[in-house]
Amino acid sequence: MQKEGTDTRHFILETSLQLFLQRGYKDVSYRDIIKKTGLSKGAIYHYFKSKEHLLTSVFEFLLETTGQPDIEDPENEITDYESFRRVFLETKKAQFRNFKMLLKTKSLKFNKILFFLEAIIENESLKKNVWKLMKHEIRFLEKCFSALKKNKTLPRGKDPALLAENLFWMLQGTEMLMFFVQKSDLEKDFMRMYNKTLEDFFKII
Amino acid sequence: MQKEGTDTRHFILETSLQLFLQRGYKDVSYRDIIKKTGLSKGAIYHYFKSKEHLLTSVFEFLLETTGQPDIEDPENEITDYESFRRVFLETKKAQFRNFKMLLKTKSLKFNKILFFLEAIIENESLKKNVWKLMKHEIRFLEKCFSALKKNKTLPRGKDPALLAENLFWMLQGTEMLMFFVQKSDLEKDFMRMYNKTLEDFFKII
Amino acid sequence: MQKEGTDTRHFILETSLQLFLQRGYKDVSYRDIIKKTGLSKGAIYHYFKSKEHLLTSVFEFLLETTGQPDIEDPENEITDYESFRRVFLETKKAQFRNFKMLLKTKSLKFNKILFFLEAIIENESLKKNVWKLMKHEIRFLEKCFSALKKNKTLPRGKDPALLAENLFWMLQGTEMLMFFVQKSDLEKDFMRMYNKTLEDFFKII
Amino acid sequence: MQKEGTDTRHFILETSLQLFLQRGYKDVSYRDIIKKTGLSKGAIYHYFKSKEHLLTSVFEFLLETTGQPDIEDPENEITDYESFRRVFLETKKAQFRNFKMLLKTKSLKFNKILFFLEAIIENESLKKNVWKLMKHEIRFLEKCFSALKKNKTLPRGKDPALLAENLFWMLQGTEMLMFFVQKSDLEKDFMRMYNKTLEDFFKII
DNA sequence: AATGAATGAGCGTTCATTCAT
DNA sequence: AATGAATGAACGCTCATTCAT
Repeated sequence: MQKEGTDTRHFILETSLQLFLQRGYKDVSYRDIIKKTGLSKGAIYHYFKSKEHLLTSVFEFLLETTGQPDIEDPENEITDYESFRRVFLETKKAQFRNFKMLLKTKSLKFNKILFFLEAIIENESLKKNVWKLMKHEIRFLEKCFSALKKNKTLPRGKDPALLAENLFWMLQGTEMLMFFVQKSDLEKDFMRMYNKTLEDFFKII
Repeated sequence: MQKEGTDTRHFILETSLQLFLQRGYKDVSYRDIIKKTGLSKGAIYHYFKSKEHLLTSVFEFLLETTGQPDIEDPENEITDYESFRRVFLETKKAQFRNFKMLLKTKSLKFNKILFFLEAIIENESLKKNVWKLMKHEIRFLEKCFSALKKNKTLPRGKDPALLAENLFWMLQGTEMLMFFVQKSDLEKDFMRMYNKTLEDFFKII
Repeated sequence: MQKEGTDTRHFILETSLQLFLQRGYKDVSYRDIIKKTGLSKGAIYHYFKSKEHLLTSVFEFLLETTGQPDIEDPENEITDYESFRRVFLETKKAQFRNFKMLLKTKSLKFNKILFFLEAIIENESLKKNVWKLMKHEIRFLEKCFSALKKNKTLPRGKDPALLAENLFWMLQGTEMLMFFVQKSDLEKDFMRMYNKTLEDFFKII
Repeated sequence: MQKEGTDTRHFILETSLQLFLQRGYKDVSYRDIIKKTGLSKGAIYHYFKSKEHLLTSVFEFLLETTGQPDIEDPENEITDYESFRRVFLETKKAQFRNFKMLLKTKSLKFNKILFFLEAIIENESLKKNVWKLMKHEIRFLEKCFSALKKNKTLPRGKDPALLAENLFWMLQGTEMLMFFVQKSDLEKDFMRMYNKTLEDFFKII
């Protein structure tokens, strides 16, 4: 079982991640992975001793790849709601771009939450990984609100941490909505929705 | 294929719903349903021509059962945040109680979201059903905020609809958090979390 | 999982027994059983929940079928070595005939001991079944020697039980020899060997 | 393909023999051999072109190692049943000791007969090797009985060859019994059983 | 001499589904 | 209305083997 960063191993991880994100864990079979990688069953088992091992490895890979501080410290740029929104949307855009590169696809069609939930059902220990990914986003939002506070744009008495968490779930809801109600997966539609969510959020706080 | 409300048909729906909620759609096989119902394969196929048909029927059943206005008009009772919280928690408690009766189990161990997502992946047309269930909850929250507004407790300029939606996702997030981070499924833990979420929310608006 | 004596269940048991005896447990795959029975994979799994369950069921079947007293009380017929040999060879012949009928084959080509050993390796609890089958044969031999003793043909002081056990292993050795050294599986060759073994045995006691 | 007595080659043979004896041929995979030797797949294929080739080589190695006259001529020491038993048990003890050294294990847990039978099923030509190993033991017993005969301890008219063969199978049966019925693999238990078998045998001849 | 990446046939098993009764 | 026998595609996984290095 190869552990280090062989090209093939990396390639399998990448391909599996794509499939898992698009269709969920349960709906991806070795057959699918084989078809998409062009490798043989044995080759995949050479690197990952079981489907569950592949799953946890994919998660590690996801953490490494997307958990990195793709978030520049936003404090300098954010002074008011307007700049908040601009910075946030830029970050989101960059995230999309990274994801598209990672998934090697132009489409955004994927179902992150399904994948996460199935993964957790399969292997409880992945909870902390998923939670780490989420916390990463919340922390970024918190920094943004802190910047606002520093610039006295935030109404008095509002806690950046609470605001961040709240906004995070609101955004999460937005994504779910996109998934549930609409069919579009275009980046610009997402951006529009994010924008609307931010505006709404600023209205209510 | 029997359509009407035979006892058996209803019994299959109820049992399947329990299993689906607990383990997700993909992880429930006919074998499981047979074991839990004590019926035979043929009996289930007699009422539902395929697993997908069973799934959609279960969703209809879920809509009928839990979509009903278990929500009394809250306007009369809600005058301030305190009463809002009291009413909301009572409603939630009632919901839990209904669910426990429906699932015939004391435990709350179920994974609603996983089931919903899997169902949608399996059958796109279920999106609207899920969305209907969600909207139902959002509308209740909206009514609550409207009551506040009527009683002038709400800060000026806050739109009840926006607040409702925002709070809904915040609560959704709370549930996800319970699932992700903690292990407890006790009703009182949920209540405590809901309570905290409400308090936090009132702080930031 | 059907427990009772369905025809199909019986047919699977019979066919599997044939295959197991001929080639050993490990070398018989579901594919082989399917090919030989003409049934589908699912049909076999309908009756036996795993290959190991099939194995233990085959053993029960073997015990029921061949463990029965195909041994008439030999006391009346046995008075001297000559009659001993005659009775024994007749019994053996009958046994062969039963086996041929059971296996529905004219050939005797099978490898009982390999099957027994593999079975035990696979499932320790089968030890007692194998041992029961062996003891059954030893007890028959003991009865034969007792008859001799009653007729004062046995040299004084020889214990029928010891003689029986000894002769049993000698015969077992003969069978192994047939398997190891010669290629023939003809009934008459076995009979000739058994005959020789008995003669030799009578010479040394 | 290296043929000569490289250390590595020898090491592979030894390790494979250990595994084959303990678990049978079919239940030992390359994976197991690799784990136990610490070598790579390629290394084993370098010396043995297939698993069957490894098997036949292991048999040759077994013949060379254990087929050697670890049996000193017993004629001088054996004069009566008592000395027969003493010499035999000593020889057996030495054999155990050799085996333990060969297998590099204190345990006697192995299943010689299963291995032999599987080997023969796999490769018919190994019959003669197995038979050679057996004949070697029978010949030793024959020498013992001959010594008795020379010393007039043997009842008249008993053929040493017949006695040897008979005793051999009786002992074989004893070993099988140990395997089937009891769980112990301790040397002293084997010794006690061998002793009893000899005593019984002397009673009936 | 030795490694380990890669292959693909085959394994035991589970699954949703059909259908005669 | 209900049973359960039977199907066969697909699943995750193991295996002996090949081969470039």
